[in-house]
Amino acid sequence: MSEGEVKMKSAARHDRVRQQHSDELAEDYVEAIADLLTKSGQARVIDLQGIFGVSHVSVIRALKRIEERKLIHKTVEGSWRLTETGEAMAKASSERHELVLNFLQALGVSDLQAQVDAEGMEHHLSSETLSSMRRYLDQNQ
Amino acid sequence: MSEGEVKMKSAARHDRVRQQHSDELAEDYVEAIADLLTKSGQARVIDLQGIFGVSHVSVIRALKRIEERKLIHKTVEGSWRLTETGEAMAKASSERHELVLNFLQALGVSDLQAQVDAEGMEHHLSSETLSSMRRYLDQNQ
DNA sequence: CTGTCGATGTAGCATGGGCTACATCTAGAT
DNA sequence: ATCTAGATGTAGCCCATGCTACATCGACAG
Ligand SMILES: [Mn+2]
Ligand SMILES: [Mn+2]
Ligand SMILES: [Mn+2]
Ligand SMILES: [Mn+2]
Repeated sequence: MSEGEVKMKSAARHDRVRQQHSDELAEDYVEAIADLLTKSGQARVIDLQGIFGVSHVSVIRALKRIEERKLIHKTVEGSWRLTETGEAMAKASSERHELVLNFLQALGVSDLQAQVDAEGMEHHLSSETLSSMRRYLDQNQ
Repeated sequence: MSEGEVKMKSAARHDRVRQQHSDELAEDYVEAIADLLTKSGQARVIDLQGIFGVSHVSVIRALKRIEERKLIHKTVEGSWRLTETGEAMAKASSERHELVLNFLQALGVSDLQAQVDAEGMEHHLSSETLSSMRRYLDQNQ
């Protein structure tokens, strides 16, 4: 492997991380919205403000960007809903989140710390790594 | 645990992820600089441009921000060096990177994919999770 | 009814981190 | 000696994501 090839791979790696970061907010938002809808039937700005710990302004603008990506839309009553695409992303995100959380716990990480670490990690895992985590969980009950 | 406490923890979790993201660039840069210095004795803008796959302008500005954090400084010959703090961060980052990479490989992830996933994950792991990974590696040789 | 307050929205600002285009400077080739 | 190309730096733009301050609007208490 030449010097040039090594550099290429390194650049591609960092490129992928930047892409993951630009997807991260949408993934967390649709997951949170799905969760709110299940638990309380509505997902309002103020609920999301509480979940993410940012100002209501930041929430509103994030929602607008995510709406432009056709993942969510606002009902006349003022609650937010998921489109079909959004629903699919929410389901995938939340299953992935759950898997990562369970994996960390199975590895021996405390519940609280596993929850914290999963929140950041989850956006950087390939399907191959997720499969390996699933396999580990299966092999350890 | 009350509704409010759950919200608080969720907000704190996301807060931590945002903090990790704001540290991420510095961690990767000092690691890359240390690596370049070891391998070739110099760390120039163009080397980092190749590693991260961004324009030289982005590299220059990143370096300036990291310099303001007293992690690096520029020599008269135009190469970049690490301060003591930077050296410490580079050492910690690179050990952590290596650990995460080895852990993923031990878990059964292919070398190439492990390298990609480690690049993003590494910045989101608590010392508790890193310890669990070390333990796993020890128990599996 | 009216006043107040909570939720939402807008205006305007900052910072981080991307980019292209253009300027400069130096070293090496001719 | 001069010309050129590579490395570096600057100017100025973009977008995402945070913020405060201010405006609106609707529901409910009095
Ligand atoms: Mn997350
Ligand atoms: Mn990340
Ligand atoms: Mn790294
Ligand atoms: Mn990294």
